[in-house]
Amino acid sequence: MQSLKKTIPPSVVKRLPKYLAYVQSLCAEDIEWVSSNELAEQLGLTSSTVRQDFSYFDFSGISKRGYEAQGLRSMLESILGADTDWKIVVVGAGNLGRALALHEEFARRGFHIVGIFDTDPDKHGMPIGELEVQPMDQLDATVKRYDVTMGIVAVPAVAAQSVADLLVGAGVKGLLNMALTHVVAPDTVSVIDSRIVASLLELSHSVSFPRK
Amino acid sequence: MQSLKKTIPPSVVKRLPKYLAYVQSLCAEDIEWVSSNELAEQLGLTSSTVRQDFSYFDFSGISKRGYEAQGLRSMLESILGADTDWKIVVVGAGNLGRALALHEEFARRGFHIVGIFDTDPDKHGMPIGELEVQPMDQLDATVKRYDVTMGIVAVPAVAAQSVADLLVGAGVKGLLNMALTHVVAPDTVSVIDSRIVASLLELSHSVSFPRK
DNA sequence: TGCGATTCGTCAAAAGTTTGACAGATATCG
DNA sequence: CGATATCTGTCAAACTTTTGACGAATCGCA
Repeated sequence: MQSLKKTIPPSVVKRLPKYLAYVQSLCAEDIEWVSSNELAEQLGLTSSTVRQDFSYFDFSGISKRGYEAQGLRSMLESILGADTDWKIVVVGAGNLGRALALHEEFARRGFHIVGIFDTDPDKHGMPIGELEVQPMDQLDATVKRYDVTMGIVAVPAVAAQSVADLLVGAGVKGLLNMALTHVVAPDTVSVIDSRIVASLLELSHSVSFPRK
Repeated sequence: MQSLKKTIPPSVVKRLPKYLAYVQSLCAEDIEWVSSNELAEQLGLTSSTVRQDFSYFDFSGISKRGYEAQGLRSMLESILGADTDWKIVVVGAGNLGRALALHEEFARRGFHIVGIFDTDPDKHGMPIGELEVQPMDQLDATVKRYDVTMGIVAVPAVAAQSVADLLVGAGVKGLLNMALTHVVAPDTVSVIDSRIVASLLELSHSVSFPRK
């Protein structure tokens, strides 16, 4: 599983899913080679950044040809854990939580949702795809039974921290936070924020104050 | 509208929604003052970062008290455009697009969805909250009629770029890209990525290779 | 009023990230 | 088979971001 020269800086990790998506599309078209230049152009980077990024893992390109797409893909998949199946749970069965639970792309990429939870008793038993909304007190059992590694926090801001605590208590190792608030977790647990409202605000700022 | 000492660096802009969310919660509790230290602790930053960040805009704290919450909130809202009403459209009426169109939080924060579009004729006319799914060829008219500034791209990767082009052609000034692919836009148009799958991949990496 | 405790604003050092430059490797073509 | 063009890997410089340090402002209390 280890194929890294050293730990990859966060700035680089953030770009890896982008590379992966593009390389996968190349593989789907049976394209064999890709250059740092092409990657840079397609992904809005410089070729230097691309080469620098790839220098963090044990994978070499070939002068005059570039990088072998299949190999690059496997390398990226293994670094990102995209070659593994992950079990995840969603907490919050509002519009967002339900959409996430129904989003086919997750399963296609190895992220299997094995449970969706909500505090609201009115929602318990409500069918969502193959699943039913469960009460919070079943969270622990589900996490243990399926060996769930990650939890998606899709609840309103006020509830986010307490939900995060429950997930951490149940034993998940990573949290995807969709709420606008910051959530705290022990440093054995990674937290990534994917706050759509925050992105919209960022966007409205850059629309209001265009750069240059 | 301009209340900036100079243009705010991107790293800082990314944190502003976090500050805003926290300060809004303070205001809701009628708390009057907040220190850089409290903000830092609550948001997982250092107090130095907080003070440095606030130095980019024309707003001073007071020694021994901190920052006045109401004032800070207005300042942040004006910088982020959170005091304005924005019209937005969603393209893609899959699970994700529908969830976004139904997400009450957007409207509550001034992001008003005035249209949802899809290429699939089977979906046309389908009711989603107060809206109905419209065919793509009505995009232009809607953007013009409502003076839409931003578009959310919630379609599969293969379609993302062409949808982005349509939105740009119709005249939007910002794109929120939910697809895993990179999308290109003229530099008069800002693009922000909010790719949930990318975040999950980032997360599975950090679960696989915990830092230290 | 003066003293100690906070907390801000700012600066400069430290850490992290991106870019440009170039040597060396490899393919292609005449 | 050598000249030429392309592309990698690496290094160091340029740039950005974060952090620590410290003087100055303000408050509460004796």
